[in-house]
Amino acid sequence: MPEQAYQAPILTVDGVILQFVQQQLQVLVIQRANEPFQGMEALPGGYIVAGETTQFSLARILDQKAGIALSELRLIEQLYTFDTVARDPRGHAVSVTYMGLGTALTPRHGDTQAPRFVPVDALPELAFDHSAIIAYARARLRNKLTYTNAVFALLPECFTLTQLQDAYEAIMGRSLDKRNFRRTFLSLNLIEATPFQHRDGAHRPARLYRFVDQTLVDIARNLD
Amino acid sequence: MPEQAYQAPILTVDGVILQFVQQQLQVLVIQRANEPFQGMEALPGGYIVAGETTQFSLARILDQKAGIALSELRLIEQLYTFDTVARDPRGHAVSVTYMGLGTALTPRHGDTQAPRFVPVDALPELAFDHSAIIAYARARLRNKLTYTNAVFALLPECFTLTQLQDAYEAIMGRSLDKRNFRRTFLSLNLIEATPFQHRDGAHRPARLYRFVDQTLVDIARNLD
DNA sequence: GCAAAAGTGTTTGGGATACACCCATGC
DNA sequence: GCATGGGTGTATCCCAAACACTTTTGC
Repeated sequence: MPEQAYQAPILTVDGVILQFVQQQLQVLVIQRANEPFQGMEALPGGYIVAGETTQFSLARILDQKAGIALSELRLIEQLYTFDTVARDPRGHAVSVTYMGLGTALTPRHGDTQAPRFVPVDALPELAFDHSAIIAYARARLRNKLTYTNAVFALLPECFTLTQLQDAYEAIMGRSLDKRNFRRTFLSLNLIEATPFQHRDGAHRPARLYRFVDQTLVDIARNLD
Repeated sequence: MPEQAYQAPILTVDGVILQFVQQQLQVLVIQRANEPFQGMEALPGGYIVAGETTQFSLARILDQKAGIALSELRLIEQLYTFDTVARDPRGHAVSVTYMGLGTALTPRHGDTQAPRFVPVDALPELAFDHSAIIAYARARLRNKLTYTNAVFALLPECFTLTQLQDAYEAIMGRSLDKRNFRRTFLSLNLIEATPFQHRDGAHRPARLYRFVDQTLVDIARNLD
């Protein structure tokens, strides 16, 4: 193994930061400050520095470029490492990608790069292969919902069963039977009723529920 | 984005090459030629060069260090990127890892690094975090067997149902009911009977089957 | 004929699916 | 009183699980 410098690809990290707002799954994008793709929107990402784990680099970049602290995310997971030679016109760049899920995230404006959340079903054209990375994240999330409690990270601490079902439907991309969904989900004992109710308009108030575990838990039965 | 050199982690690739022989899942290891961990066994791996995809780098390294061509593998899949700062005592090294599955692989000796296949249940102590990488690969493979036809890559083209079940049992780590396994697997239409039989000893010969698809296919029902 | 592996059916319980009406509230 | 979303039960079907004996061969 050589001690001398060798010609290595650039190592970067990109984050797919998702939240669920107004019955829509939304992803965080920023505006690129430099070439290539200057002015175009892209996933937040940047260089990895030696001594930083990729996740730590992501934390630094998210804070700098979007004003979001990694600790605000409720679930973070490495997705895939994208490495095709042509993905960056400047030269070979290998990108380790992460998916982060949160609730009510608010990007800070100011010296950041015009961060905003856009619905995943109405993405603008994005720089690099970032559209493909988002598609990969969506597929992963869709799968994870069927065998884990991962939705917890997209919902507020207290939520109604309708909100929960809306999140599933938005991510799965299809509608689910209300009675079956409720019966099945409640039987998993992942959530518990709270004494609180949610009132919003001229109709019966909804009971609020809470996840028993706020960490990722695998479940046996499937919810598809 | 800076043009000047920045202090980046080293980028490497490591491969978990698996095959199924004599009712055992086996993994390819080589002996390390240099420090650190000189003489200790490790997964085949090495540096990624700019302009090479990580998978291409793995192909080069596998050929050099173990005399195995990547094209001999019947399934290759990226696993995870390991990036903890302390995993390499020489300095921060980020490793993109792959799992490769094959049948009847024979490492070439000579100028290679003493490559051999060892049963995953009887691993020697390995360099770096390679034991953890193998554990990760095994977990991934276990999952994949329940929702894809991935076993095809570990079996010869023609195989008996008992061989198939043995592979499942070795990877799942538990025994399965023979009648249920056969009925369920056959009903998936992933395999078809061939006109051939396998004879080996003083007992009834076994029918040989073949996978209809030699590429990865997702299946709906589960085989756990 | 005997040892050794191949091959084969049925029963039962539980989860998945399909489906329509009453309830509580605000105005 | 009416519009709006919240909440609830049953019947059917199919899959998963459990389980033991007969068949074919080599010696």
